[in-house]
Amino acid sequence: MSEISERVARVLDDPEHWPDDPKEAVALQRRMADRVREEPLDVDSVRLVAGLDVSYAKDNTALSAAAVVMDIRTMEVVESATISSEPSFPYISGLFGFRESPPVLEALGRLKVTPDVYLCDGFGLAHPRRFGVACHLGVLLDLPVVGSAKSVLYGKHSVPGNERGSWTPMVAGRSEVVPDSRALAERGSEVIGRVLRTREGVKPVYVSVGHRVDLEGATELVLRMSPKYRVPEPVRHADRLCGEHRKAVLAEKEAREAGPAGDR
DNA sequence: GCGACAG
DNA sequence: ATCTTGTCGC
Repeated sequence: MSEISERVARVLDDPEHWPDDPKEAVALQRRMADRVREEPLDVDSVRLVAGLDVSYAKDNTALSAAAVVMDIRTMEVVESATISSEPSFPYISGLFGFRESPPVLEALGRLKVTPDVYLCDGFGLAHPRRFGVACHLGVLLDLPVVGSAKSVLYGKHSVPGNERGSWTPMVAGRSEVVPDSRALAERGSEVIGRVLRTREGVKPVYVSVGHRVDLEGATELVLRMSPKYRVPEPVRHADRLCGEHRKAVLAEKEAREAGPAGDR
């Protein structure tokens, strides 16, 4: 059993981590948020990057999760893992980690290789309680995690320039687009993430620290892993994979229910 | 109280 | 997130 599998099993088996009441979940978030640490991330020393994502059925009765590991130098997929399960926590904006972490952890537990850093589809510190899903996974595993989201939940920001690589800071506060968030950041407002243009002329992504990375390194990693498309490649691959996996599982189930005795 | 609300 | 057809642009 790999190192990551052991950590995953330990975390999933501990009922303390999985409240079923949203009220409890918020209290747990506040406690866990104190354990988030920021560390320098040297992107040049990174080799394997894991992208994580979950796909849900419309009726909310099934889900699939995927972890895709890519080599940052060749941009080739090194390994991927998928699982299927059922949602164990409702979708509540702000409590995303409780819904998304269990399936993601299960997928991670199936990996043979050990990624250097993890990229997830959602926020880290750019969260009302500074505890988005990237922080959640990071703290549970005590591993480096970066959050990269496609829309905003919380924070003030201005619009970055149109060129790839251009970015503006996100600062704490109710979600709002402001004329100049750099000025706010310079006046000492809490910086919680960055709005990053990964592709010229295309809507930016929202990058934030999950755990054991810094914002500069997180930004560089997301930009490097998005050479062609808006969403970082490992997350794009994970997104496609878990979507396909969920449909395959559904097709299997329907075939089973249509003719369990075999129709021939 | 009201609106907003990652995936 | 999911469901879903066509359509606009490089």
